[in-house]
Amino acid sequence: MRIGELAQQTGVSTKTIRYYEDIGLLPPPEREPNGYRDYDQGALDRLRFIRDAQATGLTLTEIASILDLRGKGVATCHHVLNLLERHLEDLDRHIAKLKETRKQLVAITQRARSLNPADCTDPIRCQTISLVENASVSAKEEEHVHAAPHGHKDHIHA
Amino acid sequence: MRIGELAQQTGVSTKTIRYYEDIGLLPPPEREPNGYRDYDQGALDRLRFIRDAQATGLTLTEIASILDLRGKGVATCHHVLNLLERHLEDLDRHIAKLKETRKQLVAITQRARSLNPADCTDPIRCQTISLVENASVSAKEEEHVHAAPHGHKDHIHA
DNA sequence: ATACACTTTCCATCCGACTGGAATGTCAAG
DNA sequence: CTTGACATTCCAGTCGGATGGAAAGTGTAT
Repeated sequence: MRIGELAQQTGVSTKTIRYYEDIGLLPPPEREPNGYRDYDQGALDRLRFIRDAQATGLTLTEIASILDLRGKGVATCHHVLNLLERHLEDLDRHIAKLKETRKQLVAITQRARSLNPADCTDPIRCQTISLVENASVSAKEEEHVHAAPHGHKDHIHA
Repeated sequence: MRIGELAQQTGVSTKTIRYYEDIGLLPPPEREPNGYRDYDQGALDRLRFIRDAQATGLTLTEIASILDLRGKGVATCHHVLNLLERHLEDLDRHIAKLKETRKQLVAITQRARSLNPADCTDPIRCQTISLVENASVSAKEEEHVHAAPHGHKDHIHA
């Protein structure tokens, strides 16, 4: 299978596929005589796994450290297990947090929708704003999950 | 309240707080006579809301468009409602996806843990790998959620 | 006075994850 | 034999979201 087909089947752009290869996340595939990349089922599976894993918040580096283990033995098994276990904990916290904030957002939208639209003609101040602000007031005192929604290291606590 | 205290109370670094002000996400607070920022409860609430909203996957720009509406009237109410509703849908898909992949990861870790650790001495190939690969094989044919785990635009479908 | 923690501004830098674009090559269809 | 879709490499740019660090001011405690 060529890169374009792989891209289609996974929903990952060809650019990104080559990028994953560059950073060692996908192994260099065979090449057709013309030099075109020739992927097999394994690549398809692997790429899908990458996408799924990424969707749970693992960084590409972490995913690489799961997938990129050939020839490293026991220590790395432990490493991977620990990685996965830590990540599962993060994931659970993250899901919980999402659900909770989801509730907040539902409350906001419902209250916003229940407003008489005619009341929302104040050119100065959209009512929805205060709903948001009120909702935020009631969301206080949380542990600040370190399961980053995705991003860049933990937030430094000043 | 000074910036350091705000940072502590929210778990957001002082750097980041100033950055949020720069990009218009936090309104410029009052200043003490000495020029130090002086935050009130509102800032605390708002910053917490930002954090929560961000944790649900809203970008700072989207959050700004929710919070940054003063003086824009009806159209913007609709805009915000639509934004929130779209986001709720994304959020639900995202949560579902996370749970599903969570299951996969649990399966992987459990199978990995059940392996005889002694079997994991193969210096060539850590068994966990194949578990990962197998798991990924069984995760096929999914709609590729466009609720980005967080980042950077939708994945181009090549 | 001096040390020290905290604050200010300003500007540069980083990071992860892509994305764009130029220049070039391959190949099947018209 | 050119057109068009697809492929290649390579390098630079973007974007979101911060972070680092210098130089300078503030405030309190000793």
